[in-house]
Amino acid sequence: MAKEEFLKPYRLAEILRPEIAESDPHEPIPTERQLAERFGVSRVSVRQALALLNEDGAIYTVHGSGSFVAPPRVTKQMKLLSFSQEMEVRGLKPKAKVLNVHLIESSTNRSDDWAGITEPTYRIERLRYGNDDPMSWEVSYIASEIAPDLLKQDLTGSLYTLLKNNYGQEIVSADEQLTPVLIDSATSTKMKLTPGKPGFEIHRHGFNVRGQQVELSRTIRRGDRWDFKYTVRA
Amino acid sequence: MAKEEFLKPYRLAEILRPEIAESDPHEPIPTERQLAERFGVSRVSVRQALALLNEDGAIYTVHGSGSFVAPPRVTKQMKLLSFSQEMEVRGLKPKAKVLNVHLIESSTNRSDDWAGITEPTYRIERLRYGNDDPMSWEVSYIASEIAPDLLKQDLTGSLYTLLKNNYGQEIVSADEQLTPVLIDSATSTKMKLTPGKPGFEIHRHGFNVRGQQVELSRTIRRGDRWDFKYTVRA
DNA sequence: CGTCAAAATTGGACTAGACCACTCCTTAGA
DNA sequence: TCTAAGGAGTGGTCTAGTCCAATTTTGACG
Repeated sequence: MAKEEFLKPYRLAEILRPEIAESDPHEPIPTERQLAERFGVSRVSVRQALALLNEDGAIYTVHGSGSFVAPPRVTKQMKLLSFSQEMEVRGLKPKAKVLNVHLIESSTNRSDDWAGITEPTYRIERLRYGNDDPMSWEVSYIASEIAPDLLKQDLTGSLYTLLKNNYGQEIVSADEQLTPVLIDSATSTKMKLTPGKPGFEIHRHGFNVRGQQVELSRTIRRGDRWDFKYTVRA
Repeated sequence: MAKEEFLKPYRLAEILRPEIAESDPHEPIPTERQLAERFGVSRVSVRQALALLNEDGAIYTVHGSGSFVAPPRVTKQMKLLSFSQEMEVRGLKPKAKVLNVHLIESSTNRSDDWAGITEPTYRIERLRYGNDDPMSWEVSYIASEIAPDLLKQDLTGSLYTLLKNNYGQEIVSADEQLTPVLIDSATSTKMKLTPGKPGFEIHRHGFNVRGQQVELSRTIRRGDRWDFKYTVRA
């Protein structure tokens, strides 16, 4: 028996997924009570499995009638992804080049954005690459309290992974603000682009499980190689 | 008694919310079993209520220990919002001006994006206003099959509301793709902007409960008055 | 045949309770 | 005084079952 034991609803959803994929759109799937008996689980578990399948658009459910195979979508899985995940999806190898790292002892002009980022603070300026092409320019701020000897670490990989593995600081959620901008000449030079091209500016606040702000960052991302795909639900 | 009867977990969450707001960060809230007894509901319902509070960052939960009041965030509620909702949040009055509406009998060059939008199809070109300022330019395509006499309708309000109320076609989810662009001169003229300003281009596929594509749209939104705020979760 | 009210069937919401996994505190022992 | 084992308490997962709400089917009646 494998060490990792998957939870029932999740596993059940994975079992049902290929069956559903083979069926025609709008074809009914077995009733919740039938599935419960067939797999020897409770109806609650079946319902959670169906909820998972509903979420990513594999099926749809009609009260009093049943659940049915959903017609295929042009774009299968639309989600907000991290830099590394997005790179994977696009089949590119992520990399980071450190432009500048230093410790800020104290600063004036600290707005509300800084709540939770105590001083002294590390300032990390990096270029992010996909297959050796510069994709975005990024400045991150992390309190030295949280990652004491950050300067000794290898910063060419994922900052999130480093924080998690070396300092036990997992960033589980982040508030982001996205603005369209013209990339200015200074940033264009750093990214080896011609100036005046459209891009995104992203402000991010990263939080750990306890809801404490651990990261603050500002990103300029080129627009010709990047777009955001996501699904909105009512 | 009000006609609308709220579901227990939702109602319980609303009852707990003000209590939590008054407490200090990291202060423990009562245990699940205590809450269940106090409100005369099952532990399952309590857990669903706490899950709601966890989602919008009011509390955080630690396995084996308890649930605690989360520290306040700079930005309270970050979500992806519809045009009308976004206007409300910003305290602006939404309006739409119809530039052009007509029926397309048949067209060449129909890409995969059009899957589900059968012909003949209505093409609706509109300007979207917030407090009399043009905010975005929008082209929507809707199959005439779905909304037969669309030309007779008032198109200056929300298209979604119209589809729902007059044709029983509720759009419950949408896939969107967001690209940063320089607003070209033709669109700038329509929106009464100086050309070359940064903006968003949004492609949207809207789906009904049955997972059928009902709407296809392309939007150009000015960047100086608009940004996207959202929360990413692990 | 068609109509329409009643019955059966299906999903939706909730309960009470069992058991597991993790955390934290007590306490016996060195 | 310190340490490690153990137990109590917490959240995490799942079950079996009840009742409600929406839909579909049935069948009596015209």
